Amino acid sequence: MCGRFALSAKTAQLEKLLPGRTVKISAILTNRYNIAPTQNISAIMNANTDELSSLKWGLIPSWAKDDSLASKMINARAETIFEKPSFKNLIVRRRCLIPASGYFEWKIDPSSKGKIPYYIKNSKDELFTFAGLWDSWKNNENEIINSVTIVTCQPNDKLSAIHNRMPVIINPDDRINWLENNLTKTDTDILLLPADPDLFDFYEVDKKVNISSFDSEECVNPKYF
DNA sequence: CCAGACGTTGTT
DNA sequence: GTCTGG
DNA sequence: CCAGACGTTGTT
DNA sequence: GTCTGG
Repeated sequence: MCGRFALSAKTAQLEKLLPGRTVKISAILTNRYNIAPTQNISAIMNANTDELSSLKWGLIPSWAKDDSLASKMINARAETIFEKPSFKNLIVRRRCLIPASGYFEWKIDPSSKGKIPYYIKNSKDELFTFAGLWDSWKNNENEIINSVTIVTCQPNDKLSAIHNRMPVIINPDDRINWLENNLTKTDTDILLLPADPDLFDFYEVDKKVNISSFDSEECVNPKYF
C-alpha cells in the first residue's frame, strides 16, 4: 500500500506535470521527505487542472458526520473502486493526481519479524503521479475540507519483493486523460494497473523514517552504499 | 420498510 | 489489543 | 504507514 | 448519498 511518501521538487518540475501545459503553483512548497496521512498534500484535481491544490490525506466522504473515517481511508483498492459506496461516485467525478518523488514501503523481515523501510523512486529520478480520488466535506464550522485517498493495486514483479500492494501510478501521457475525460470502468481498467517495473528502483532506508515528524532528506538516503 | 455501515492492510 | 494522531 | 496512547475525578 | 442487512 502507500502510507508515506516524499515530494521534493522544484517549481519548474511541478509546473510541467501535465504534458504541453503549465500548472500554476501558487503555494510556496517546501521539500517534503516524510509525508504522512492526515497531513496536507499537493494534488491536481480534475475540478481545476490549471493549478496545484492542497488536500488533506485521508478521505472524508461528503456525507460523513465527522472526520473520524479519514484515518481509515488513506487508500482505495483499484479492484473494488466501482463497488464501494465511498468511492464509486468519486471514481467517476472526482479524480486527482498526486505528484511524488518517491514513496515508502515497510517489508516484513521474516527472521526478526520486524519491518524494514524501503524507498521506491523513479529510476531516472523523475517525478511521478499517484492516482487519487478526492471529496469535499463540510465541518461543524461550515468550512469546506477537501480530502484525498490514494488508489492501490497489485505490485509489479519488482516491487512484489517488498510488499503485496503498491500505489497506482499514472504515466505522463495518461495524466490529462485521467483528469479530464468522462471515464468508464473500461477506461479506468487500463489505467489502474501496476507500473512498469523498469521505471522504478528501490533501496533500504534508515528507520528514522518511521517517525512521521522526522521530515528530513535523510529519510530518502540509502542505508547502505 | 428502517438502521447502520460506508476502508485497507496484513495476518491467521 | 486497538484506536488516534501525525 | 508508524508511534504512542489507552482514564476519571476533582481541584486549580 | 447509497448500499446491505434485518
